[in-house]
Amino acid sequence: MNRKLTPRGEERRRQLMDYATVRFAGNGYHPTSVAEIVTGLGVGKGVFYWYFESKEELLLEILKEAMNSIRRAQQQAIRGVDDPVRRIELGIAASARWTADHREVHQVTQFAATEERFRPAIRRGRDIAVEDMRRHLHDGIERGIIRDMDVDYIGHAILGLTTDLFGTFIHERGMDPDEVAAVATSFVLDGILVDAREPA
Amino acid sequence: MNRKLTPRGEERRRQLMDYATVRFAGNGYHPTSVAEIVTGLGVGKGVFYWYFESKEELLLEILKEAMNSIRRAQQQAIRGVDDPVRRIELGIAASARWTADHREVHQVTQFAATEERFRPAIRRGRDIAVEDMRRHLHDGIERGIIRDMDVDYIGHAILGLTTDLFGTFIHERGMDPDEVAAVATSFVLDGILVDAREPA
Amino acid sequence: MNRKLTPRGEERRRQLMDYATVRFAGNGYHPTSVAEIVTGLGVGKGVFYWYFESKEELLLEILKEAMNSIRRAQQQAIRGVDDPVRRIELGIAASARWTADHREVHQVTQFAATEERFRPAIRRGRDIAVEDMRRHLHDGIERGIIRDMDVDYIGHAILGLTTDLFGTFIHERGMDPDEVAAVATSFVLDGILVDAREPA
Amino acid sequence: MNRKLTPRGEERRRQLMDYATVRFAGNGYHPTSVAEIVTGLGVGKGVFYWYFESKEELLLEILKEAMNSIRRAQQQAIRGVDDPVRRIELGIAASARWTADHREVHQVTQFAATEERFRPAIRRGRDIAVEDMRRHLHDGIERGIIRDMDVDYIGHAILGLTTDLFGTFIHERGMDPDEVAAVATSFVLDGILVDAREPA
DNA sequence: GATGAATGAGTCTTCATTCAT
DNA sequence: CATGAATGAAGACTCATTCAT
Repeated sequence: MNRKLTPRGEERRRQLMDYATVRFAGNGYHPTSVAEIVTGLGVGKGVFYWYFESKEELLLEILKEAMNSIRRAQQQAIRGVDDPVRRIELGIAASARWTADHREVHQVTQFAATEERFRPAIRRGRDIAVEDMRRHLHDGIERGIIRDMDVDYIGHAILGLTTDLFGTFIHERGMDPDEVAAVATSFVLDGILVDAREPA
Repeated sequence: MNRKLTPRGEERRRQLMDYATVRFAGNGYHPTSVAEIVTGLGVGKGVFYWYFESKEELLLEILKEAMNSIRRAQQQAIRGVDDPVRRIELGIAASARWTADHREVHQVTQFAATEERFRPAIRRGRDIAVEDMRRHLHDGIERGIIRDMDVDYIGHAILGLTTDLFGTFIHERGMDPDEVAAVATSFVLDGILVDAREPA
Repeated sequence: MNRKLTPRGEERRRQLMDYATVRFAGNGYHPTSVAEIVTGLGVGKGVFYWYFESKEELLLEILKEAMNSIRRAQQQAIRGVDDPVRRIELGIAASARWTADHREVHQVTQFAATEERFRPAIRRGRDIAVEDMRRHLHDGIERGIIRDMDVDYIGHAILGLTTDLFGTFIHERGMDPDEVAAVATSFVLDGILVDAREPA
Repeated sequence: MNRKLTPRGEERRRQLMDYATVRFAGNGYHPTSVAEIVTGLGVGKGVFYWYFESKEELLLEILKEAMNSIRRAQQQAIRGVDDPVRRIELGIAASARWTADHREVHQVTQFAATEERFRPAIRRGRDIAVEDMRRHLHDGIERGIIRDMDVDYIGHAILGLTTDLFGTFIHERGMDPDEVAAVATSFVLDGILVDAREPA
């Protein structure tokens, strides 16, 4: 399914992905039918299968886009910053904002992680994120700003910690993403820095 | 559906819950049919509905039991221990071991968190866990061993962090739960203690 | 299924039939399950099949009893009365009272008439009633009190008319059975025209 | 379920309703499965649910159509006729013919009256018919052609009487509808007594 | 490109009936 | 007599997918 799409086609595809994301997040992937998606958009069923090979492929596309999107957000946030600790801070803040802006995508991702056939896509995204984090940690350790620890563990830990905090406080409790990011950062940094320094 | 069950009945119910848990974890809740469950157990379809009102209720029961089980494990682990930091350490270790021993239940829980109708059950369990953690943190703060921070945030953070670490390292990578618990603990403690002290 | 029953057994059977009648009337025959009946009576499922061969037989028994019961009521009401018109009047009044006292049985009978396998039982009962009515009409005609008409037609007509009036006014509108019987009788006996005129 | 249907769709819907009516009448509503209906028509199961939300809705649609159809037949029969007695006669005759031509619909209606959830639809139709009848009776009374009686009672009585007579003699005994209508009319108009006498 | 219609395997669930205890 | 448990065929309904128009 690698059709070349006209601009109008691109937009249709966008609509389908966006609407599906909202429904998947609110109602669950399985409980949301293709019929529901096309009806919600006021189009016929053929449209769906013109743009996607299957419902499964649609979800995969959503996931792929999500990973690209969040990565882009992070890269942009740390562009030109040298201090690895600062990069971590900025990356976390960017993630928090992205999560706040893409509540539904986040929820869909959570689901995808629970079903075997979608896990590879999830892992791919997460591995990239961990890789980024490891680089920062490694840099920090080399420069002696970060305690010498297993960057693999810690990378995962930071990711898990932030993901969960964001899910809980931003989505469930509607808190300000910057504030949540600040707390997460403070928590992360005071746990990994060589010398305790004042929380941000 | 609050039938009084004979011992034989109790056992059947157990079998159904255990087997369903395994299938839900491996194959997903939705993709696993009731037919598959009863066939796997070599019983008639009616049996399922003798013990559970619906497939949904079954999952809810699995979740309820899981929350009780893990809580019991934690309580037992910290029984008689006074030092709140030690209680946190022991609680985390107990969780790690429980997670290792109940891989499938853990996975099912992850899924349940992604579908609205199951979330209340999940929240209930998590709130209790956070509550326990808050108590320990609060005690620690009062005694001056733990930095004075928002116990609500931190409680959640610790839970999210450990949950994710366990999922990733114990389940996905097959690592030793005690080891993972140790790292998690070290990470948590060095982040929240007034003075860095040697990890237990 | 012609067990000899102990007095206690008789009572059980009674309970089952009465309760089933109520449920069948309120909820419909098909929508009411055997499980519901025994649960409502707080007994096990075996009890049901001890007294009845099947759900179908139960309904048939209910019908048989109903026909006997209403016939008995009518016979008793006209005992010793000679005037055929008066017998018709009294029979109608007795039916009205019986219908009022056995609302549920009446409703169950209505249903039974709609399903082929129960129709024979219904027809049996109705034929007896028509036969009684015909006898009265015939007597009346012979004595010159009743116009000479096809007693078969008229017998049916009177039965249909009263059955429907009773269903509508006694059950649906909760009116007094004696009053409804009076109107029905008046209608039957006098027709509706001011002066008799040639039938169209 | 208010799909706009193409002509082809309209036809399918017709087929489904007609065939279902036949099966419901012959076999009963509950004993007739959706599978049986679609198989009998040689189409896939999904077709049924494309046109009807449920089996229940289908029956409701059948009832609604029946009421419209019979009313239309009556209206047409009495169009332009002024004499209320004549209108009653013609209405009865039209009903008789309609009943003869729609044996199955009539039987389905009988069933529907026995199950609570369908009764409202039945009542709606019957109330309209009674209303029509009352108007005629009222006119007749005002003009002094009909005895002064409770038009509500009598309206119901005439309806019940004719419905039952038609069911019995037209359907069960296969008699000519015009003949049956004539007898019913005569009965309604003249009563059964030789000479009018004071009502009991 | 798009639509309404159709497919049919598959889902959850019900229920009359049977039977070991 | 009575019960709890079990059976499994059958039922209503869903839904991803296909296709003629």
